Amino acid sequence: MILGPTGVGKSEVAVAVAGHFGSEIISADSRQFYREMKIGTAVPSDSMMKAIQHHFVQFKSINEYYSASLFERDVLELLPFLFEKNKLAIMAGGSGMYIDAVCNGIDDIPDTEPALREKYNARYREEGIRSLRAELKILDPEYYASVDLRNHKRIIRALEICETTGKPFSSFLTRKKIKREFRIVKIGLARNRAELYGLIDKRVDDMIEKGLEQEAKTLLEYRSNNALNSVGYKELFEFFDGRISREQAVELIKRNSRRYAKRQMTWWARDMEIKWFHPEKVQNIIGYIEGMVGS
RNA sequence: GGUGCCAUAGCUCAGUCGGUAGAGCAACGGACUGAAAAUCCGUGUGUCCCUGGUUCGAUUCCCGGUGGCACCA
Repeated sequence: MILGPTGVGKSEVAVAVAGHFGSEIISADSRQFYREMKIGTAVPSDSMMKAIQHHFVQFKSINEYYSASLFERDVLELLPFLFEKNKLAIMAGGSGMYIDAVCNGIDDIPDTEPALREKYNARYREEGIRSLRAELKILDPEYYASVDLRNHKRIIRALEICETTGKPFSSFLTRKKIKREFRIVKIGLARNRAELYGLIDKRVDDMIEKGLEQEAKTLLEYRSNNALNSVGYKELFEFFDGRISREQAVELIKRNSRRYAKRQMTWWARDMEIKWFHPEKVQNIIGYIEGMVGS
């Protein structure tokens, strides 16, 4: 598992490491899944994709539903085939919840109807969060006591499950880590803040040069789609609306990318299983992996 | 060269009738179980340009520097 904040250089390291071990790459990036979003998600280059087999890159349409749970299922289905070919599979990405779903498992919770979410979203818009809170307090007092009561997405999710199953959402949460059949070695990539932010800014400029604006324009009609609630697209939609200038949009993409990177780093800060490396220390990373798997 | 104005947080600036200072943006910290590049919560981070003077006390008033801007030469 190779993880790290956006722009740190995961793709390059993953390709180098996979090349060394003759492995294939599983992408764990919740936006590179979508084939319509190519420039703005900085998918690996054609030459990288050609050199190493990548999975879960550009394999879904933005109109398809996907989730951390489905990702867990799909990866667990694929892994046996990869292990037949090679003792190592390289997963690389920056989506913390998706990575954890594969590494630790995610509780089995029944599916819900999309219409249900729309119902609660409408209610949130019309009645506000207090109404949702009050209902959660009745249906799942335990979750009510621990959830962030100002975060409507968490509350709505819980209410959907309560209504669908007739049981409290919290009754599905075990918080148990599943022990996998395979060994997991977690490699974190880190740079100092100034260095990382410099690379992020530069990458945004590159994306603009490669035609991100045009890509966003073709996706404008799908803007209400969740996949497009993403850094690099939502800001350009604001520009198309005439709400901000093109220059402001570019600045906002940079700022929001920096904030995203910070949130990613916060997510991993507590995970003591991660061994951190500078992305340029590929030989050290390879050596560490060899030591851990005993080759 | 002369005159005037300015110098406070990373940036743009407000303010203190003398009691060591605040707003926007930026930044920083945190949470996270099927929307997660989402969503939500928290935090001023400061030689108030420098030296000397007046004062119990100066970022604030005064002298002199330094730097910037404007106008006149």
